[in-house]
Amino acid sequence: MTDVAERRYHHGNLREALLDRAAAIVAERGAADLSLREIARDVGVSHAAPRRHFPDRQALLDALALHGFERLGAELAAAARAGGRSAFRTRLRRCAAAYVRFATQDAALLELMFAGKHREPDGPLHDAADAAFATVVAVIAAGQEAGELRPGDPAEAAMVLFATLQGLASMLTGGMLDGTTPEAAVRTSVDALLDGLRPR
Amino acid sequence: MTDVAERRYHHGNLREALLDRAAAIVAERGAADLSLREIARDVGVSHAAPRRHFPDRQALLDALALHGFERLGAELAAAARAGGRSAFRTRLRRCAAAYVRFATQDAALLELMFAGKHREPDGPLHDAADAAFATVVAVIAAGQEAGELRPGDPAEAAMVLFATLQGLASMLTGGMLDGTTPEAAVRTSVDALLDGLRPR
DNA sequence: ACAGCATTGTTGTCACTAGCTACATTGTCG
DNA sequence: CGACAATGTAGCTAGTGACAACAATGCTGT
Repeated sequence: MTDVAERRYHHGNLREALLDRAAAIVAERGAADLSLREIARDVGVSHAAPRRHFPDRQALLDALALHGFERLGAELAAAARAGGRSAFRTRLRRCAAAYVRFATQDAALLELMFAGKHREPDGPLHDAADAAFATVVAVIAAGQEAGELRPGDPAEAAMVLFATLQGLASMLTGGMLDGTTPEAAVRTSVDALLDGLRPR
Repeated sequence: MTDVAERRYHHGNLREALLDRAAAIVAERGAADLSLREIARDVGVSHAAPRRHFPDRQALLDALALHGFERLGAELAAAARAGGRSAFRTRLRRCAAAYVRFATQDAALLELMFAGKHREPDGPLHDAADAAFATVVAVIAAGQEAGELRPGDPAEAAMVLFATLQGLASMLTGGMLDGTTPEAAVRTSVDALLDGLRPR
């Protein structure tokens, strides 16, 4: 079945094939030893072929990051949708769990997504990031309107929430929380954020 | 003055010189393009000389990470000491600010410290990390005894705190919080964590 | 139908890196 | 003072990213 595709001079879908293979390698071995030549070999193409689609290594990494934001946005949106009629705390936990799941399962990809972002404040990566997080910000805004959260800028509360989840994911992938399950850690963190560490 | 040292066959302090130069390079350009040969050139030694002190690139990175934990621990301890007689909230803010300062000023080093950690659960890096965080855990325990925090495992509260600070630092270095100063972000986060996002 | 052209591959090369082995120099200790 | 361990050097291999020149392919306008 693939014989035909592999034989002809034009691959037909090289860009996608390169991205797929690159994503797999990043997922298993991290972005550091991602080699353009290795990907080209795996896909069955000459070492310089990727150049037509990605002028340099960074361009490929950027494309991976962009795709990552799209996937993350979709998963966060799905989590927000799924808990649409639940209590606010439940919805928020669901979103938080979705984020931490993504961040731990695809830790190297997430690192890539964050690493590339700080270069251009107005690039497509920034827009993609904003879009990805938008649904969760909306959940927070809804919580404020329902009186479940203190009123204020939803972006500020979202900042604290994402910071916590991002750090939690860091610690999980770093092996610093081997004693607990990710689910328990997420629950503890979200509850601590909502209720506060002080006695009420 | 350095003429003598540079001329003789034995460098005299090559290991330290290599670490210093490596730390500087990591700080300015990140750990990714740290080249043993470049460091050797900069220090004025042949390209294979570092091998006597660091068998491979990773060994040098590990040494850098270890040194980083020692510095971080010292700064956290200093922050905890400085606010010794202040109100609990003030002491905690001070520690938080110290951590975020370290994490943002030496972002690449911190990444290195966390990245290397998940390989050996009982290695020297783990011990160094525990030691670095110990003083802040002690501050939290003191807060619990003083009734400023809900009673419980101080390590659990510390987990949420460090997760938040770690994530905050990520977002700051990622350029996602350009609108606010680091100090303001730290204050907002610590207060949110103590008081909770819910109305009281 | 087909000539011309942009696209998308290929091969070849350069400069660089990490890691290795063999060898040279130095300081130290018996 | 001679042997030896520590520490440095030179040279090699294999792999990489970037680039340039060239070849195959398929599309497009006449």
